[in-house]
Amino acid sequence: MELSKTFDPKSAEEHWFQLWIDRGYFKADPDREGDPFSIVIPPPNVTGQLHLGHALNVTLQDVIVRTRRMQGFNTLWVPGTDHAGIATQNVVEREIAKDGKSRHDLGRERFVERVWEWKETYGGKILHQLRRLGASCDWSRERFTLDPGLSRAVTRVFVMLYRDGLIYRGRRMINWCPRCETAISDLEVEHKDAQGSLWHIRYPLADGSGSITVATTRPETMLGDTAVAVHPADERFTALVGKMIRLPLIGREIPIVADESVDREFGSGAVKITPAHDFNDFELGRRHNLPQISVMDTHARMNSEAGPYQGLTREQCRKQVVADLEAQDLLEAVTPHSHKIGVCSRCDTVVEPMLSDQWFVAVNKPGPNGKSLAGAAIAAVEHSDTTFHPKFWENTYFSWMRNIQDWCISRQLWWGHRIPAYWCVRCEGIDKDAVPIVAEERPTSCSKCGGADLRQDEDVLDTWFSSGLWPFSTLGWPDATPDLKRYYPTSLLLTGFDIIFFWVARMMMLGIYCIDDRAEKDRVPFRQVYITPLVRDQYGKKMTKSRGNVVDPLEIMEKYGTDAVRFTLAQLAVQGRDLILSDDRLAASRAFANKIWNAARFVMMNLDDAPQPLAPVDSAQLGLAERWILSRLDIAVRDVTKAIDAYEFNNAALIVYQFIWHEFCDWYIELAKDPLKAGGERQAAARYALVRCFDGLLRILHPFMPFISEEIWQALRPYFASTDLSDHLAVAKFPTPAATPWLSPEEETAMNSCIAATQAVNSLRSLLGWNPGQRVQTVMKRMTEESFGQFQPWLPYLKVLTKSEAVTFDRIAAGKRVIFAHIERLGDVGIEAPEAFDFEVARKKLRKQLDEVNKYERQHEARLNDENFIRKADPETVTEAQQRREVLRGQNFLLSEQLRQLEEAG
RNA sequence: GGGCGGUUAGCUCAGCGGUAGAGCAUCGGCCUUACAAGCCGGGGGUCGCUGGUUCGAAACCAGCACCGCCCACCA
Repeated sequence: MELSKTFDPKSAEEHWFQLWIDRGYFKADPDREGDPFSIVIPPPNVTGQLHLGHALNVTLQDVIVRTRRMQGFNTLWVPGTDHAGIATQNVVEREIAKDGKSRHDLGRERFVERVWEWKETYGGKILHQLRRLGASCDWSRERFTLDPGLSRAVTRVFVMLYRDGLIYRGRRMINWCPRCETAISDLEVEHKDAQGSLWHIRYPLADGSGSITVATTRPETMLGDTAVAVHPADERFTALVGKMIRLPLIGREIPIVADESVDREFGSGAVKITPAHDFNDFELGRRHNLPQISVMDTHARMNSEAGPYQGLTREQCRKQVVADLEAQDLLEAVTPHSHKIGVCSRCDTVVEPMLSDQWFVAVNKPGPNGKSLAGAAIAAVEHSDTTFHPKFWENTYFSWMRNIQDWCISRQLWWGHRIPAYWCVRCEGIDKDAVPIVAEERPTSCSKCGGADLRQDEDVLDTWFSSGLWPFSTLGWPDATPDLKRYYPTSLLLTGFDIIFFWVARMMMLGIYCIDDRAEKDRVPFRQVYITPLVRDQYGKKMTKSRGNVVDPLEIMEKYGTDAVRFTLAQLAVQGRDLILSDDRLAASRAFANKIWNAARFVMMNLDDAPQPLAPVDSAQLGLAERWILSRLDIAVRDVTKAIDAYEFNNAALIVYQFIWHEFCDWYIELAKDPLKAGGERQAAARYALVRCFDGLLRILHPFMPFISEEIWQALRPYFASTDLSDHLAVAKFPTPAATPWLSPEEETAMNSCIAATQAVNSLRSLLGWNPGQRVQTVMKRMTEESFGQFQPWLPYLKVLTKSEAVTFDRIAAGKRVIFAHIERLGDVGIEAPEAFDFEVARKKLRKQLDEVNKYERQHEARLNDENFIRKADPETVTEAQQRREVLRGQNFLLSEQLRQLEEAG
């Protein structure tokens, strides 16, 4: 049997993924045995296009999920998408704008239908892209945040929180996006540097006795001023506190108040107060019982309160106000001023602080169990019910959680979960402060007046409210499903740092609150949180559309193969550090895949054409080399398991890489060539070891490179003798190391010497200017009895590896033109040089080696002569250093000796 | 204004208390019948700076510098 000359990633990817799905390998069954291992995918937006962040996220999740599945865990990985309120609504709004229509033209019902249509046709494209990455999710459990089941969970949670007094409706300052025409949460506001001005405006006192100057960055808001504030201890203004001001342009009389929050150093020391358009002013206004005058509408245009300025935009109004003030000689100065302005994270529009009726989650208010949502979420991480990787993200989480403000959850959008609050139209007519009925089902009549004319609240919920329930809503909550019982809390959450507050924090708060039927530590939505960093371009720059440096994962998958992309991402995934993706790195991974493929071809062409399981060979019958490579495999298995358990994906990938390339390929395949040619028992042993090792290496490779590993595994499968053989690698067992070591420590040392000796001969050959294929006469000398004995069995291997005509012993090597190298714990290994060889080249090399040894020897000498070292360092270290020194002395002597001989040789 | 991360070979990064490592790039030599996406050999680093702790520091501590992030209502 033979493998094709090159690996074709594309066909393998399509073929095996389809087959895995058809076989139902990724389907989770709560009734099956095995410790649970569950992950819910961070649901990408339905509008999403696969980017490298997703690719990294999914690759790492898949690495760990596949590993756990192979390790026999009862594995569940839930996929799905997020309806992504504003984002999706914007997409469809743009769509219908092409026909010159707005959502208002369609009306709410028709518009929402339209978004659903869009979702059915184009949405969820990203899930197909995740499949192409090989994501071994249970695709039969795909969820969407607006699914009926998940929507039911949303309603249930809302009602629960409301009844517990943790959701309230209130007229508060919120961030308003005039373009999206909705409230947004604090988190959805981005603060950007802006170069603005500070306008110093003279406000005349009402009694005509003078004026007070205020400084502001937003002169247009003066139309809504209801006071001027000064610091109570500011002597400049003491006499003015309590006096009235006649507000320019508007003519309203407003008071001068004293408040501690005023910074005496800033501006003029007096600040205008606009309680309806500034968070600080709002708070100050409440302390002083000031009226709140909104001067803008929902588009941030000036309203009737702005008098003559009604109808202007904020920007136009500012210009006009400044011009008018100047005309009246009330503008004292304009100074440049750099500050931050808040913009909508969705559309970059400058956010307007507005006074508005909204729904809030009271995150700091004690709930039924006495703990606040935020408090419980902090405690869970403090108690390590949930642990972050890397750990330092916990500090970020804590600092945000400890300063958290109430969460504005209502959005004036159409696409999303509508708030389950029902207003009685009759009651509203009578009482301005009428309270809605909050219920899971639409009530038939008003509980107060019996009226049947009820209208549901117009607002929808922040999209993060539903994603905050994701770890349990996807498992069937609020029903007590077998899934929920078996798979909650999930084992791991793997997500980006950019949504720690948006998502991770909210899941923590809501999970602990909702899952109230079990022990405290089991309420958390996940046990471990792995935070992924940013993927940057090869110059270390953030990938942004505007920069045009966005790498499309699908493109590089096409170019290098999905396995190579996955392997590269895993290899770069160092905890706590952004990863920089380059073509070089990808090409190296592709080369790795190629290397494995060719190793497989080598193995295949050395097996019988008629495939049949190779008879197991007993350890005693295996050659040294066979036992050595099996021993190395066990070590690799142990190390890779450890690395994955610690979420050190980079180390895990490196271990797999090192084993396959630099141990299996570089050494074992070379060692096997001779026995393979020899026939008989030696050949049988080598074949067995090759196949067995390949089986093992494919198993540890599979989580990283699922496609090529499955492809090769299937080709080799007919030769496997294992009794617990699965149909496919995707569901095969992860290897476990043998209980008894394959090699004695002495044998291992001898193998290391063998490797060192081979490298030494290669180096000497190169020194002679010979080609790697040039046969040599190898001479060994000055071996101790012990090292000789231990090394004896490796001699045949050394002969093959070094391409030696012969390996001979010569205690003194007299009379021969030989150049030597010293091998630690073995002796000298050399090759015969030709008559014409200029020994100066060899002497140079020797001198260099000698210099090195001298340097180290002096270091050790100095340390061992240092009383303090002898006294204070732990005895083991001292002993080690002494032994080390002896070795170095020996090397020094031997090298000097060699050098002397070479000098004699001329 | 607070906080967090980073600074190690030309590049990208491991190492995190006892002789400086990997991959890529580079230089020399090889198409040695698995692999030129390869093989063999070589060169290349006062581990950002300054102090401190220690017998010993790239590693621990403090300060500084530079880069990058996050948070924050100085109008």
